[in-house]
Amino acid sequence: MRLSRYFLPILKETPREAEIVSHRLMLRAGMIRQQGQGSFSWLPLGKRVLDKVCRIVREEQDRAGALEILMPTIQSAELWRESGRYDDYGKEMLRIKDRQDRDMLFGPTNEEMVTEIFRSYVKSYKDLPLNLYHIQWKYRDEVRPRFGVMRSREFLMKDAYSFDLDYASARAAYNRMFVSYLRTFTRLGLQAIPMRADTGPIGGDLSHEFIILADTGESQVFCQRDFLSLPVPGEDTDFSDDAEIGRIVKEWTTPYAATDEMHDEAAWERIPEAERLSARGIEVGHIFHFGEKYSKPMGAKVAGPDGKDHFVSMGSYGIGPSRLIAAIIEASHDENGIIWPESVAPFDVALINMKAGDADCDSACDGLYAALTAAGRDVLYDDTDQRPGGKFATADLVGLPWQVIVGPRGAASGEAEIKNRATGERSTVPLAEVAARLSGKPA
RNA sequence: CGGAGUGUAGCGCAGCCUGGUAGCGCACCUGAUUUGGGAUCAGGGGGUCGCAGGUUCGAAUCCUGCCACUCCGACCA
Repeated sequence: MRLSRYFLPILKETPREAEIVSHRLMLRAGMIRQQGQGSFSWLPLGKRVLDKVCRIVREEQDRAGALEILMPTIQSAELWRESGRYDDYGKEMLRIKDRQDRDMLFGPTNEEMVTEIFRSYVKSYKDLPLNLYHIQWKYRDEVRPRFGVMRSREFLMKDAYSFDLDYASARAAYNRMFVSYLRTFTRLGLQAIPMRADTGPIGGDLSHEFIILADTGESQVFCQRDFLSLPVPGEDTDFSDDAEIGRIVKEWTTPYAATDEMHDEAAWERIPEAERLSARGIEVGHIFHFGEKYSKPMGAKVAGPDGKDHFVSMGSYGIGPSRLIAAIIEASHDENGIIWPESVAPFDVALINMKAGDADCDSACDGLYAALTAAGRDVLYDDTDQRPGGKFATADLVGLPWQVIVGPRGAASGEAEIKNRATGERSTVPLAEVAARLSGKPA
């Protein structure tokens, strides 16, 4: 993509309303535009990151055996009356009426709707386990939206819902999502720690929040340092092996970890001082097992091997991709701007033509652009006539993993400078070798 | 919802106290000179001063009401 043809509204100064670093950098890098309190448009650069995050989330959901669907954002109040949550959910739910004066709502979550789909079709235990997920906009009329897309009213959420015959298999389904989440966050360049959590309005008796440590986090968290060195399950993880998945979950739930509201001071005191890690955290995922909370009132049951009907045992599993992006930036930036993990960077390479309009520079850069693109890299090619200082500042702000810099000197000597955004390392490489040097697939 | 604060050009701000018809920096447009870390010069465009009332000969400025946004608390992906 040529920068001269792209829509990248960089801000030199920080808009006053942005208090935390991710919000500031997202606005300054032209990723988002605030449209109202807790409501954002995603501009081209931000949309690219959002798509990349969703792709990884999707791949790991699929790997764990979940099936993607897509449910509407607007729901009928009827379903919510069946579960009893129409009255219970409170003011966070945005209630609206259609032209027939029927009660509708903008979905804050989809337990009711997915249960309705399930009960309409699935009648036998032989069709279980089943896990359906979608990635869809949610609306929660938050008491206090803040921190940009970290806590917005309208936000993107991946929500998965599992259906099983009994507790043991529901627990296995829970474990699969647990392990899937470990993999997902690692691929996004984040170190996430699962913590026992409160179930809130979703309900249920078993729940974990996945927390990443960051000074600007909204919650106070307590955990053992052991988490920082636990091995993350690899690509070859066998999600059909309940015992192995269970073992991984056990490993990841044995050290102490709790959020503020679940914190057990006595247990905490028993941990050696040097082992304790008390920090701020950002919740990036939340999983629940709630058994028959919805299947019972909504009549979602299947025939078991005993020939009798059983209410299915359910769980739900959420990740907020839009929030994740803010979390990634909170965890990965410096004073000059964002530092994207390769897996979610909006482009792989910033190609900087330091003197656009100079015939030699242009031809060297055009050649590199073609070669890098042919090598499969997404390139943002700064072919504008801005001065070099501004170009470097923009490149650092946008934070692509690699910068390839060519000026008149390089064009003359047939060399480009390659800079790694994360480490700051620079090297000088012959033009002909640049594409090969950067052709490795992102992790 | 309670507490605090802010609304003046796309962004950041001054002007308000002490009323006299709007200004600075950046950004943008034109031209020239420039180009290895946010250029220089010359010219130019853009504002219902958040909205509505009121006081006054006259309101960005004083008064009243409303709205929006931000921060602190209860809620949450």
